[in-house]
Amino acid sequence: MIEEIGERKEPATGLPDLEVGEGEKVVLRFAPNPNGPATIGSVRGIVVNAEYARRHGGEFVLRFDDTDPKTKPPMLEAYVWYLDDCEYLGAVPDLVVYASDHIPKYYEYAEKLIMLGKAYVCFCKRDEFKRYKDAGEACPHRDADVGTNLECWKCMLNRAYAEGEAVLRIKTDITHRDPALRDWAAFRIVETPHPRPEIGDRFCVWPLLDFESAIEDHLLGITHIIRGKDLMDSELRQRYVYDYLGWQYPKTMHWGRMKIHEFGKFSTSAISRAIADGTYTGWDDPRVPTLRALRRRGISSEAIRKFMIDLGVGETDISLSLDTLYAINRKIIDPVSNRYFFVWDPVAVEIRDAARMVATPKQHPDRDDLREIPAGSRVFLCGEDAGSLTSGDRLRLKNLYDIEIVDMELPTPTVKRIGTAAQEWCTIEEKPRYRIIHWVPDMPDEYLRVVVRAPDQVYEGFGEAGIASELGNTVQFERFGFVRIDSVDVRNRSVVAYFAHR
RNA sequence: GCUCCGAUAGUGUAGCUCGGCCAAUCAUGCGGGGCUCUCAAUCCCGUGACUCGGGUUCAAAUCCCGAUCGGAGCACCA
Repeated sequence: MIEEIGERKEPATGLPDLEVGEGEKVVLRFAPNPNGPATIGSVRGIVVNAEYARRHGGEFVLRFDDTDPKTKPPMLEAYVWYLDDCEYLGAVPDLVVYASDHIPKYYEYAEKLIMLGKAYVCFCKRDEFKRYKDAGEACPHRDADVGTNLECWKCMLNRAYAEGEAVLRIKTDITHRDPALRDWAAFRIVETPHPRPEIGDRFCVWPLLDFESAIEDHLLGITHIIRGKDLMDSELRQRYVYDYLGWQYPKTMHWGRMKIHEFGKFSTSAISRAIADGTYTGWDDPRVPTLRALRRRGISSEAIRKFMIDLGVGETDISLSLDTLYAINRKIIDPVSNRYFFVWDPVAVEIRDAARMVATPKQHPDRDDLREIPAGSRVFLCGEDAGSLTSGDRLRLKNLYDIEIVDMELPTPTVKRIGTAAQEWCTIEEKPRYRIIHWVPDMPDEYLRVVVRAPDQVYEGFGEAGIASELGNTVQFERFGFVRIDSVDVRNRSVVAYFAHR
């Protein structure tokens, strides 16, 4: 009854519906080359594919497409990092597959295709073949008979040829109007050993992505492939193999190129170089677009997931700012992040007529528990605040008392206390009349040295002592922003925090 | 050069499959205001888009054609 009026679709929440057959069990996969940790781009692949699997009660496979020991060799730690990152994202794979474990299987199918007359061993030099291909002409090896090809293939496997001497090509249509589809390479010879010790130098003939992925997707029963549109042509190439073998290609969806303002263009190998030359401190440097960096900064997995899902899977190229991610994250962490004072570029200030007392700001504005900050006759102010003050200015030290600037000149900037204690003011419901700034006591054992590593710069200053108890937590430094307390050195009374966002 | 995609406000996104309910959704950003002992959060209010040109139609963001712009592929990388 009410239903017929509500025919309109639910306000879609990002992801378009998947085309799923009656009673079909969906299987999706994310297939990275573990030549570095998951970047923001990989995160999209993990989140979206896992989300579809979840929505349809299907399976999510994590497959390491680690079949390039030479150009972009896998990094052993990255295998572990990917697993860990998937877990963080709530996308624990139902199955984890290593392509490098299946090389013999790929050989089987290669042989099958050779027998079918659909693959041939090509001895052309790279540019030589390119000339034939661009002209739409068959190379001299294309028409070799099955027996010859089989024999040459065996020679390849038996290390009879050197690297670069021979490749196995899939026969498509050498006159195809799209040059990208003409007789593509499926296997090449690589003499560099594979980084995985269990693989090492066992193989010298390695499959290329199009072949490896085509076979794997079929064997794993992948029903839907969702990935970036840079792999759109891959589908067209792989369909030849599927047709020859009588298989049915999975349904596909592609998203457009993703560019992030804050990071510019990035590639795993470029980051790798920058880490090697010391530009970045590591794969979780706050300036780097990896999931590990975002995690370290305190960006929650819920925020990342929602952000990625909201993007949907449009084929439009997008250029986005992380502001939206930060806004989502802020809503999540704000209610659970305790507040602290942190002054950057600190300036020590002498207070005349200082009352020795304890300020008791709330731990969080929504709650009533208080933290305690003893104050003596000296405090640290933010350099930014101090720099803007001139003699005669009046302001409120947050949760303490009001002061008037006597003289901000170095070496001893001086202020004097005016009025009564703020705590008393509060009880008489009097609002502060002046600008409010935060502060940190300049008393032994009552402050910590704090370093905040942010994407744009490193901030150094002092923070209140209570920060030491927040190791691993996200907190808000008032008037500064949200940070995650990354390490606490009790003996040296120092803390390192990673900046999340304002 | 050849081929394939795409084009909704500053940014991202919904709507496009099956033209009318779209003087176009939501989020973020931005502007203004309320609240607040944080420049945060929160609450109000506001801002702003169908790339252009033709065609089909009673009716087009939605269909067709062309142009323009953007992206991708044409690797013995993934």
